[in-house]
Amino acid sequence: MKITKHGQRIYDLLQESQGHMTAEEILLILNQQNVSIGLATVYRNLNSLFSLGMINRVRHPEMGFIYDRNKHDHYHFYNTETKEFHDLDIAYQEELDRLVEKVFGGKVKTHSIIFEGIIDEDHKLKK
Amino acid sequence: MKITKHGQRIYDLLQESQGHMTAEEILLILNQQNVSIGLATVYRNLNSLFSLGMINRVRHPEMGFIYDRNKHDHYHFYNTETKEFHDLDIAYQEELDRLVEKVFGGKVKTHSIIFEGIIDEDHKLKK
DNA sequence: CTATGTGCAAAGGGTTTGCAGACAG
DNA sequence: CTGTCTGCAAACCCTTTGCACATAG
Repeated sequence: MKITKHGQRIYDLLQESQGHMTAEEILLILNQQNVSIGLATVYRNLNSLFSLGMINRVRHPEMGFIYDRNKHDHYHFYNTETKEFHDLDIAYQEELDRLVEKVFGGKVKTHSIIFEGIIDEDHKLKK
Repeated sequence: MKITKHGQRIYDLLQESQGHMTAEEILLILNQQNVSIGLATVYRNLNSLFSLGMINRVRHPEMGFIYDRNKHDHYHFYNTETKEFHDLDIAYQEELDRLVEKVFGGKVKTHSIIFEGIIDEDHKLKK
């Protein structure tokens, strides 16, 4: 599996973006950039990139997939008011994996945490 | 919103079940018990129970919703080999919520963790 | 009788797939 | 020329909704 021209463009988009994008959002941006591309191709490329481990994919608690530049393991905050995702700058809690292995057995590859709540007005203003 | 006869039955099913069920699985079991019910009704009742906070709902990383008896906050282990969900008997890590609030601001209502990995043969045998 | 719950089938949202044409090597 | 990538539309899966009928109080 190789990265195509469109794949590279989508990858770059995700790297530059601050946040997390759905396939639709990526399509929209590409269209704004006068790139002629279809939604199916966006999905196909996102899936390739994901299979290659070059990007991340998270499930929105209510909708479909959210794609995410792959800056390793990090956690997400889901604002239940605005339904927006945010990255959290919190260290990966490696010890949780070890704990689960001890208690439950098996080999833990990774874990994902999604925090849910709302953001302070204060915090919003600071952004 | 009140619980209907079917709702009660579905709730009971989830309480008795060891694992986690999809709407389809619940439908299947009910049909085996000669309960005449449609998938739409299963969903409607699951949604009511969920709104009432009587059961939990988790997104399968790859599929739709998984419904879960609501024994409060607990974490899940997703076996990537068998694609099965398991409950984890690990204490809710309250301090993570506080940490996020401190670092990120806002009010954290809850968080969910899904561990991914595989289970030891040893552990499987023990079951 | 009135309000709510139900089954069925149709619609809906998000994602994938089949196919013929476009493109790259 | 051969194989891969693409766009489009159709198909797909899971979930929700509309509607007429059934049921409960």
